[in-house]
Amino acid sequence: MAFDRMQSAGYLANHLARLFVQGLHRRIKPLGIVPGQFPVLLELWDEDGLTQKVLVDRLDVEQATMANTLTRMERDGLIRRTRHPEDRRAQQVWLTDRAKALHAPAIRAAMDQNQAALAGLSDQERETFIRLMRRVMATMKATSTGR
Amino acid sequence: MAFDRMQSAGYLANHLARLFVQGLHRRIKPLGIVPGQFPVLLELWDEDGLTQKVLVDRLDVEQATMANTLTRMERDGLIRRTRHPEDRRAQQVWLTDRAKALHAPAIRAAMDQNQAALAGLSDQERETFIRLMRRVMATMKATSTGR
DNA sequence: TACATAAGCATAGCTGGCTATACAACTAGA
DNA sequence: TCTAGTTGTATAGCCAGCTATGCTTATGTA
Repeated sequence: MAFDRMQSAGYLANHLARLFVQGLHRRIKPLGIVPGQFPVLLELWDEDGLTQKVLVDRLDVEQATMANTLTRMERDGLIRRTRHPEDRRAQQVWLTDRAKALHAPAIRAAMDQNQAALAGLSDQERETFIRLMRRVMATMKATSTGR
Repeated sequence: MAFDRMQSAGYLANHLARLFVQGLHRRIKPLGIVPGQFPVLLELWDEDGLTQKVLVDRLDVEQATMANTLTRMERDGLIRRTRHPEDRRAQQVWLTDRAKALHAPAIRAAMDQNQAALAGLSDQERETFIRLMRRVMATMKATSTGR
């Protein structure tokens, strides 16, 4: 048996991410939002009226993925989209009052989820874990886009 | 700014997993397989003729997800399905010759991907990384299904 | 033994990734 | 200024995850 799933970083990362998404999903469901909307909300809570392009750049997803996510968010009454005044191709994305009101409880849900996931680790281990994930991500980004 | 994506284990895990999937996808595309088929192939290379239910239990995905994956694998000529001789509800899943022949190159691709991702870490750090992922996964599994 | 329940699988329909492609608006160069 | 190329979005179509539901076959119990 040459390849053990449970020793494969890729397999574990995938499974780990699924568990995080499931946990977050459970926690934010009462708020009427879903995990894929979370990063967009985070950006807009911090700075409203961003362009779709800016969101794509910051969140590192494909433009098509973002377009679809925004369509669902508009459908769900979380955002409105207006034409950019200085570039008629672009659009600005604005939070609705409903989305603004979700700020505190949504952040709390996400922090609770992280807390629950890391409950078995010491402070030092948590920091190590985060740091290692970021280093591995940086390596993969460099080797895939780099050359 | 109460919540920093780059300090959130959940956000990082998600992004990390996407990078792994993209890298693996690139590497196994020439073989005519896709990432979701990989865990199923791993199990069947180790033990052919498993039941869909056994695959679901071992790989920890929902039954519906597995059913769809198996349908695509059959379409792609990777597996055949036969009725179980002792339980007509069940089916056994068998690798085709094509799938058997993919064993070595596919394993190599996956190991290459893991290697590339972890290239920036020392042996000790790699072990720590794997161990921490497994501990966090165990914590989440316990608290979600536990009560 | 009959019937209610459980188990194995398939299907519908959703989210959220992806690539490829199309189109309209902008921009820079000849 | 015209035109060619670039940029910002949208859309089609795929994969892979999920829940909910239905169908068929087994199973266990009154």
